[in-house]
Amino acid sequence: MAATSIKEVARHAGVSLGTVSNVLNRPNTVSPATRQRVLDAIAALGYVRNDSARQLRAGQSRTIAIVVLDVANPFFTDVVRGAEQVVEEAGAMLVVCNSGEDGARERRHLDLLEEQRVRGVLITPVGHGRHPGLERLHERGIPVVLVDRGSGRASRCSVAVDDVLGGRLAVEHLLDRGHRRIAYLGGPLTIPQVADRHAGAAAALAERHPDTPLRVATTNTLTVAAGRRAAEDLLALPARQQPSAVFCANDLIALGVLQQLTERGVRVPDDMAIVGYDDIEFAGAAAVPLSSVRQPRELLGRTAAQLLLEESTAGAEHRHRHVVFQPELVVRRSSDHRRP
Amino acid sequence: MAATSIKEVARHAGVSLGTVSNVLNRPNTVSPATRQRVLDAIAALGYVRNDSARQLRAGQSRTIAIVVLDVANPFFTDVVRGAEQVVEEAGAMLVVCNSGEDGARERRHLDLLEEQRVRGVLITPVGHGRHPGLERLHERGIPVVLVDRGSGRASRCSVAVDDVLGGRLAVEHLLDRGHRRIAYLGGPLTIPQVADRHAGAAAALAERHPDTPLRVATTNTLTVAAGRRAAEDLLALPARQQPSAVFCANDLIALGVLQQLTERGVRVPDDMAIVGYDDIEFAGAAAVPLSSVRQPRELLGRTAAQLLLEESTAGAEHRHRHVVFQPELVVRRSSDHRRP
DNA sequence: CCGGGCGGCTGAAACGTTTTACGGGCGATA
DNA sequence: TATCGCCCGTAAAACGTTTCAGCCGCCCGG
Repeated sequence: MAATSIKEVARHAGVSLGTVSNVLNRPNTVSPATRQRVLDAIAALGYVRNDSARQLRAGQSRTIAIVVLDVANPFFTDVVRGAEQVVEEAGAMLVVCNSGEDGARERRHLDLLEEQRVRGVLITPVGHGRHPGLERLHERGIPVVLVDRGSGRASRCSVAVDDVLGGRLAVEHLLDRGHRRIAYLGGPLTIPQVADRHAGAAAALAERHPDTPLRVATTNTLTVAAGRRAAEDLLALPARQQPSAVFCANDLIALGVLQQLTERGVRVPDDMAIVGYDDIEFAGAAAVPLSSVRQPRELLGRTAAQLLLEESTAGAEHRHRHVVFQPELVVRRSSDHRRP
Repeated sequence: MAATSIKEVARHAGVSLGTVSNVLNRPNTVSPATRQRVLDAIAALGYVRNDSARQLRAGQSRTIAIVVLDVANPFFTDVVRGAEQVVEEAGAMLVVCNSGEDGARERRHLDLLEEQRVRGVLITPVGHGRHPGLERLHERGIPVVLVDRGSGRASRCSVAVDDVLGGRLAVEHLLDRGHRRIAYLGGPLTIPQVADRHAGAAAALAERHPDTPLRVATTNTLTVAAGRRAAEDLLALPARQQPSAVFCANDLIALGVLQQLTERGVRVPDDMAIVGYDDIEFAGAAAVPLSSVRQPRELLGRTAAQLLLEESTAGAEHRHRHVVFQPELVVRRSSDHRRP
């Protein structure tokens, strides 16, 4: 029962090993009568293919992995859903791994995935994305597609959104609304998305007000809780140094800031404007609907998966591509207030 | 390179196959000198274990799967995080599968997982949880733990929260606040959680007002979009039939309702009170902070994973357990208003 | 009537591990 | 010094597939 193998099926149907395998993999090379006999045997014995053996023979699995920074972040869940669609259509299986912004955990996951000889990996790496784990996958011939990360390297595909532009859009909007003391909240800056959004924001501010620096408050993670703490730090500043607007590295931070400010009686956007990033589903439903930079999340996931499948099938003649999408600013109430 | 096997390592180190395997699995049975030689060879060749072969030999994998109804629902992402902790501590790997409330997809996933001979499955099944897929896993000796679902069956473990009590808490609270025309929003009722919460709500109402029925509006899914549509339907009712309070099967529905009502100028809680379910992180950050029935989400995941690991190691002498947690009502502004 | 081709099936090899039975030294003990 | 264990290490079998070379019988054309 537990050990129903192709061999038992063969015996039960009175045929050879190879024939059963043919029924499974190339049904039309087997005569209808035999085929039926084998299928009956399979049903009678409750036989289920053993994927390990298949993989061992084939040298690779039908599994594709996606490694994200935070499974609980709605941005990534949407990316996952996009990827899922494409992967399942291709008859493969998507496994979701969570690095939790922790390099060591990411590393462990990649090691495990390499041991499993996965067919490919979609990843938003924790750091710069050059660590040996990724390189090794590449050397082994396992395709890797960077998600939400541009890549200078020609050696792999990537799918990204122009984060520098996103940062710029956010800050230009705030400047248009009359703000000048603007703070950027998020971190750690080792996360490239965080750094790029910062770069765009700083550039936009520098162009219009070369002498006004962009205040930066870094957080350890991109979560609601971190946002609350950051807001608290902001409120501790002397009044003169307090910004009139904050641009947050993602919506979770922004929602945390919003909650904390509201709790402390600071009015949004009158006393302080907020712009977030990602435009997750909950941004529009917030206490004060949140302005945010929208990214095409599902499209990001779908495209990444497509590139991966293409590379995995095309093999040597595959040409690496770098797809970059444009973000889009969605203005809602949290920043829709002209500064007097 | 791509095909570095244990055999090549052995040749390179000048030892036999078995010795390399011993170094990997029982390092202390091999002399330090030889061990070092083997380790050097491994490093030099960049050898990585082939998990397929391992599994094939072992007969089962080190992978544990969790099948959830919706990866994008914060309730499940928290359950996943809880399970993840436990599973990783045990040196196994957690793969997340998304059924999307779709029975066929759930079925496909279970088939694939069975082919992979996973070590166990945590699942919140789409329907009643008695379909042949789950039975088959059980017959094959693969442990299954039901998550967020009580189980009448003694044949497997389960971890759940008392949803009937949760429904009751919500409605009793609304009754205390002077409401009487109460509606229950959510669906489909084939999802046991949805049905149980409804049962508790209906019972609570019946006890206090035997002649007042609980109005029910069912949705197709438990998403924000479905909530918006449900609210729209509600508003289309003649004024006399409109409820003064709605209890929603989960927070996503509740947030959708809230958004739509706000958009249509209905004041919450003055014109209509709302109570959600799950108390997801975003509930407190909503336009009107949402009252909600809180469930111990991470604990649910952790406990489920623990039961699974226990069953998987204990084997025959394992006794199935059914853990039930108590929900807790969190009152926030969306229902904090005494009806005149 | 013979040779060739072909459809349908068989049998064995191979994938990379782990495990187990076994062998060859070597030190300790009598 | 001979014998017994003991420690290291070896070789081979087994796990369940897939694939490939080959075999058999049949039909068809010559």
